[in-house]
Amino acid sequence: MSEMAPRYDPHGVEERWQRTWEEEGHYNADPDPARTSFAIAHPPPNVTGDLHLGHALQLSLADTIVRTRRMQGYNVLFQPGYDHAGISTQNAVEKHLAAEGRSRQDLGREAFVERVWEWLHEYGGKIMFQFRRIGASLDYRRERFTMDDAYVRAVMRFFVHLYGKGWIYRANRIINWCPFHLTSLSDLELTHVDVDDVLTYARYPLADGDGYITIATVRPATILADVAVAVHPDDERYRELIGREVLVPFVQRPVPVIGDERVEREFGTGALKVTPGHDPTDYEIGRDHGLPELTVIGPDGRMNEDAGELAGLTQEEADARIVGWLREHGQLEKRESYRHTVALCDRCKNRIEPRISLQWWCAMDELKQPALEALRARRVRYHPESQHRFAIKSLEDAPDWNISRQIWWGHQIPVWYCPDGHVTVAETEPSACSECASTELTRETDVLDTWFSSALWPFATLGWPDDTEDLRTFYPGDLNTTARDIIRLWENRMIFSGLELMDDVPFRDVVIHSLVHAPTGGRMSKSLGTGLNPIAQIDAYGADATRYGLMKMASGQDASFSEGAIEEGRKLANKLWNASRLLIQAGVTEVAERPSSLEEHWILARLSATQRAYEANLAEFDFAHVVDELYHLTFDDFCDWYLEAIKPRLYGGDADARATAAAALERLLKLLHPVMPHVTEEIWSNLPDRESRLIVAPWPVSGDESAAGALTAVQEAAAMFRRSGVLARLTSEDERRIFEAVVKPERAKANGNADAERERLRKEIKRSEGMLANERFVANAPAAVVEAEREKLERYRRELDAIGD
RNA sequence: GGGCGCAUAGCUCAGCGGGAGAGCGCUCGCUUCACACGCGAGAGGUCCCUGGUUCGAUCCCAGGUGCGCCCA
Repeated sequence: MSEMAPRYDPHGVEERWQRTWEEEGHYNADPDPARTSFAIAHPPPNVTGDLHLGHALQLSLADTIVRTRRMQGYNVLFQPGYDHAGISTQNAVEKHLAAEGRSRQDLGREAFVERVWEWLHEYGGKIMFQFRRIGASLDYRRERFTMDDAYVRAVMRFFVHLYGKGWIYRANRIINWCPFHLTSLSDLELTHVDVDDVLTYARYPLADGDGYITIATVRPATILADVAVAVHPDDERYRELIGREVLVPFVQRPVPVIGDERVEREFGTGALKVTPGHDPTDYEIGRDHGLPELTVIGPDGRMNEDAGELAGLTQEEADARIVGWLREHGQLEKRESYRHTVALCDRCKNRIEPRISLQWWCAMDELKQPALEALRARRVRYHPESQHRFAIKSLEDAPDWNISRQIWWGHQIPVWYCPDGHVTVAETEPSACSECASTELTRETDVLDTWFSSALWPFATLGWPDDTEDLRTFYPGDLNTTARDIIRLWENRMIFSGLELMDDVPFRDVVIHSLVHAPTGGRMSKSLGTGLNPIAQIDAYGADATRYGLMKMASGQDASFSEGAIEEGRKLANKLWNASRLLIQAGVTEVAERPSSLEEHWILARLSATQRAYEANLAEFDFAHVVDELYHLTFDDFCDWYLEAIKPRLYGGDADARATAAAALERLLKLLHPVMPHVTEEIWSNLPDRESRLIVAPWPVSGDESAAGALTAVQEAAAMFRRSGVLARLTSEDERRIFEAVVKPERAKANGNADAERERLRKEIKRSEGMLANERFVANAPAAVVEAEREKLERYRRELDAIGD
């Protein structure tokens, strides 16, 4: 162990400790009535996914808290697992099949699902190995998957429970439809892009008499499904036409002109063609005005049978036909280029189709009330505060939840139909219809939205719906960490599900961490090519440095990715390594706090003060300041001052100094371990008398901080000497000794000169005198501020005096 | 269109009512018996603009400009 390399190399060291910690069971969580538990159910990543920077950041933050709590003696559960990620996984397997020239329809549902499982066994779950690589101390034995049999049972129970309460219903509504995957999508499964399109201006002649109304549309094909033309009721151009009828081009259908305030007067001509079957806003207008809902585009995105002679055409072909018709009939006013935003399916990049379709819904009105109360009463707190307000507002505004998807991979809805159309809802397959006892049952083909199962994560992973010891021990949990955009999709849903099924909130605090943007400033995303692989960072700098860097970037505000922050972490690891190398080479054989000198009392006080700051910052989830304080403690206090001051005694064979230095290093390692677990554990193992691991070492009891300012006079004297070569008068023998040891004035050359220092002090004195000469300042400023200024002035004068003229 | 947020050193960011800070980068000096992933010093800012409040504004208020994110 005296053969420590002069540079710390994390390669090999980190994997070794990751294996050791896990094998020795330090990550394990087991019920223990004697200890207070601390639980985090980590957000389950997509089972097919790779580690991205968001995961790495989330893990770094959560694991820092987890490791701190573990050292503080809590019974810690850090729960891992995966989400089955319905569309994403299905899409991945379909791509795989496509390479063989086959589709899922070729296989049929059962064989396809079988194929997904096979595929997952081969390719799924890689991400848990990447979680280990960043040092995340999850209890990997407890890995759960939302498609595990036990988990499926929980999901079925949840559905049946909600159905029994009358909160689940089936209805035709307009939803986001992917014409490739043939399913509804949630907002999160969309991306928005700007596209260059064409705005077509078409004339709709009045049915009874001369004149026409011109509307503008980017989708001429949907004209076939128009059921009205709407204008703003205050729009003088059209007001008088409200109540009359116009003829829809091509199909020559008479439809009413209606007035509605949702019409944007500034867009196009100010007149809106109303197509409830193919546009969300039109859908709402249509419902409010009692208009019919026509559909001319089918699930596959092509024109359907109701499009008459255009049936079977693609929308582009239909657009061309309609525009041609308008031109022939003199009803095409103009066409102009138009740039706007459209929604795409996040997976296949096909344009999503707003479409009316039969879906399962979960009514939110009653279900969300207890969650709203919990949020308002702050029984769950989002951090930062602005996100708490946003969470409440999101829940208040939450519309009924579309819980069905028309795909094959996922939790098939537990609803069975008999030939007479009776509905039977049961957790497991029923043998007969609950109404007519028919045994000819067919199961609903839709599956549940992935978030429907994720909503149960904090307790379904602990064995719910059974009453388990795990549940009693670890529910409710303490904390959840995630990104902003997940609040409405996941966090709020866990809260209302937990309250509904467990009668308690799933966690007390939700940390909404900042986002790390690409170095270029924009959003980080694989599809934009601005993604960044955290494993590459770990390979280059080590997991400790990566964790440190990510936490440094995770201040309250979103930040651009900065390689420099990770380099800073690497330097900190190396600095720690060398501090321990110094002690070991100096012959440390004992670890004990026996402080006798000024610098020893001072460093112990600094360690205590930093520990207190660490605990306070962690309580506020201010991670950037946590790591900032640790950096300065290590570089400035521990290495530059304490170790330099104590060196003569270390090399002079002073046993007390050596033992105390080792004890101080131990405390430093403990404070740093949650942020940089590997290098600290490695150093810890090199110290004398190692019988236990740092990962489970008791968190230090912070002691007396009164000596934290004890070196101020020496440090000021050093700064002045280094600037000017002027030696300040130090009052105590200790101070003079430390000054000699750290500054080494006999060897150091002054960089500046006395003249520059005199000049600097004269400027300060002039500024200070000016302030104190201002009567209004002296009269109005708080007495303490004025007094502080007077003291500063005196100090500058004393220092100037010491230099002499 | 609605909501949230940000503009501070070349870069990444702290600070948010009383003398402008850190890390990186840059310049200069150090083969100092742990570390050049080091040590010491230094240069470098109308704290986005315009008003207002105040004895005092980078910080509070109003308006403007530029940028980012979320939702429609």
